[in-house]
Amino acid sequence: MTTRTARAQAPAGYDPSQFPAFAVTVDIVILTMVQGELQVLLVRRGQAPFDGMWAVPGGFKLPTETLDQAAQRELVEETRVDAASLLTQFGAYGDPGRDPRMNVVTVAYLAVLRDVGTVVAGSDAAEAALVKVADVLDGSVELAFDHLRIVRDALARVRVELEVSGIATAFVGTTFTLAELRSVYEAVWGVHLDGANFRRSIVAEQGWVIPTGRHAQSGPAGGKPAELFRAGRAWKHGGPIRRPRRLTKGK
Amino acid sequence: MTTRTARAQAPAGYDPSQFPAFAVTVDIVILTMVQGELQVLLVRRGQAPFDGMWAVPGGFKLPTETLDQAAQRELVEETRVDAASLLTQFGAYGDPGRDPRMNVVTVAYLAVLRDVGTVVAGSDAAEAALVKVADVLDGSVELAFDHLRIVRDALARVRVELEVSGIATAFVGTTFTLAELRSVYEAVWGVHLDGANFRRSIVAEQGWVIPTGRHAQSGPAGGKPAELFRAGRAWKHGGPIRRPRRLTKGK
DNA sequence: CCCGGTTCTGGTCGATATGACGTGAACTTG
DNA sequence: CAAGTTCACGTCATATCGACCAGAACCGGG
Repeated sequence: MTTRTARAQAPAGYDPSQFPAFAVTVDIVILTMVQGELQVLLVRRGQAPFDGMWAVPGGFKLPTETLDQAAQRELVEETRVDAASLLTQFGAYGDPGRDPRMNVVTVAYLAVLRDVGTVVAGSDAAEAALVKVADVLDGSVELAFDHLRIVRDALARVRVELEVSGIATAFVGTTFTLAELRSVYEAVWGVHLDGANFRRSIVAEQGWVIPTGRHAQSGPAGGKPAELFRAGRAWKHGGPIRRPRRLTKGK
Repeated sequence: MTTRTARAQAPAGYDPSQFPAFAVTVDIVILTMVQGELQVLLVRRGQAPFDGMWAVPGGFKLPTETLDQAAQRELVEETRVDAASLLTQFGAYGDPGRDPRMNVVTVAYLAVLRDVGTVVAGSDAAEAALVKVADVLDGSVELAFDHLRIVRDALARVRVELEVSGIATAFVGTTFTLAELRSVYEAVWGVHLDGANFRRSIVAEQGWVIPTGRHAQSGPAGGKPAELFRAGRAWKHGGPIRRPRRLTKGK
């Protein structure tokens, strides 16, 4: 096929009136934790294509807003939750034919929320539900468009995000025990973590968790009451990624 | 301002004929290393806006190609270099007014090349040049649009890429000494690395470098001839990111 | 040809980080 | 109050990391 619909070399010389038109959308992979299970908020489509199928919530970007603002707006519309800092852009998707009706490029965001369940009802979407991420990955729940790939990429992103930032605290409440926080890591990474070592590592990390003086109540099985922490603010960054650690350092 | 030009809630109910039209472009931050200096390939704009200013090369995405393919095509047009695996998408930019003429969302890619200098001449751009990244960051060279931000984000990305992948080998030749490779890390991270420790770490990393039997010639100052390596293939990944290491592991 | 200068490469050593595990404290239920 | 559970803290062996040293292998000049 011949390219150059609009002098595909740009921007050093092109006709602004002559370019392929796209719709730009933002899609938000909203992750939450329900009883140790990682879940994703999906909406059911009410029209073709992919009528009746589940999809990641999203919507058009407006010319008057930034991508971040568009994602923010969609998040609020979907969950009534207003928390700018936890939105992380992680990819753009524009394969031809990904939407059979028109040319769409979508910019995908990751949002991590606690207990989004109560808030789903307030959505203005026709139908919204929390679905186990595992069911999406193994194909039990089929997603519209290329949303399976998007969810997969979101999951990959949150996995590294857990390690390099304190984003895990977004999964839990404003105060939480280290056992709760640990269960987030265990669910997302699919591993078992030693409680004592986990405590050592997390507390050593600067700005991730801050001890409140208070203690939680014991669970139904008893046990020593756990210390309550609140989130540090070491996980609000704007751009792509950071963390230039060293491979091996000299003098 | 009122939103909802096209029922901004989508995709659970919208009119496909009624949405804001955008141009979608791909911009490529092409980094290379010239005598220990990190440089970026820029093109000079030949028209308004930002006439005469430097910009990151890029161009329109076509409806018939993927974003990766568009980036690939632009890279070839700009440098005649064909190497798919070293293109990494790292961000999307769509602030209103970033292009005063129309609504443009750009998807930014990072490309790392060796010795792009000889190849710049073959570009079909009006004027292309390698510019020190430092000069861009400190404002000595002003960039058009929001390209300064894009270059900054690209640099942040390549910094972490160096650590988690063997991408550093893309900066050097097909065979290289560890001193050459080390100078890449030192330039990008802005630090001094101990040669002996660097060797230990790099060689321990699986699939990053592979020893050829051969040895390089000594430099003008003499010295023991360095062993020659070639790149392993541990740095071709598609999606966003990977690497779920653990914070602290249990049994 | 020897010698000082240079670079590469292998090794040592102490500090720190990590994984495994033990023990007492504090709370539950019966 | 006894038994069971969870949390908090400490210990210990091992692995990794940063600093550094010394020998090997090359250069140039005397």
